[in-house]
Amino acid sequence: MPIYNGCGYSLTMQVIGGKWKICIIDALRNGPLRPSELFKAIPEATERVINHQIRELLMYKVIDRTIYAEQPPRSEYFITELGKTVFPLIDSLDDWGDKNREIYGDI
Amino acid sequence: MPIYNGCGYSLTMQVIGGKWKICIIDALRNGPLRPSELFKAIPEATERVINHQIRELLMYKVIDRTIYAEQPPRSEYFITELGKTVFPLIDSLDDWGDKNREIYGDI
DNA sequence: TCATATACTGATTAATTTATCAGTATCTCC
DNA sequence: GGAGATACTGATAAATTAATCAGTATATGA
Repeated sequence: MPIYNGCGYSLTMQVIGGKWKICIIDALRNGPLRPSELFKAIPEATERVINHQIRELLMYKVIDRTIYAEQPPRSEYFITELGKTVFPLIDSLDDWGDKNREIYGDI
Repeated sequence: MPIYNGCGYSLTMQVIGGKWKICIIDALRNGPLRPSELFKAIPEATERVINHQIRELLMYKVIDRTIYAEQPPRSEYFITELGKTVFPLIDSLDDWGDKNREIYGDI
């Protein structure tokens, strides 16, 4: 399986493996959000950084955006059908960490 | 869920998220291996780098080692019971990438 | 007209992660 | 004694990722 480069795992990691991507996906889980709302949802990261991660998630078709022809400009990001298929992955990873946290109490 | 820092996801990623960790875990999947065998199994990475990732996997108790009191020195790395619980995670991530690879044919 | 809000981006620096190179130490075999 | 195998580590360089700062542009309302 993993000759590493080109294996499924490394592709998946390329898609969801950025520092803030999971936060963005999670924030969009119960409905679309405008950029400003996303920034508020993730105050630990700067807007520039979140924008950068958004760009990648768009590129990988995990999220998409609706641009409204309004003024001031308005846009909304939302999870695509493809994006919804990563929910189980994220949940499994999150569960594993929660379940095993006490093992690492000393680290 | 993810306030990011301290969430289960980020802990899991700390544990299995290094560049070569999955290769090491995968190589040990059908039985213990000596360091030199691991190096052979992952020729893309240098020995020093693999050693470094091994150190972390040991620290996180994903793998363990048996040191034989022989000369020349012999040791073997193997997956712990905890380590075996990450197999399903790795498999899911690997499957997701394989299943969706064609979507990214243009990237 | 000036402050504010919207969405977004370029250039640069800082931090983290990987990689390279060279080194330690011990014992066997020729 | 010297070459080779074993396992492992320190110091540093390179590459990758993330963060900071400042900027674009458009339009509203005071």
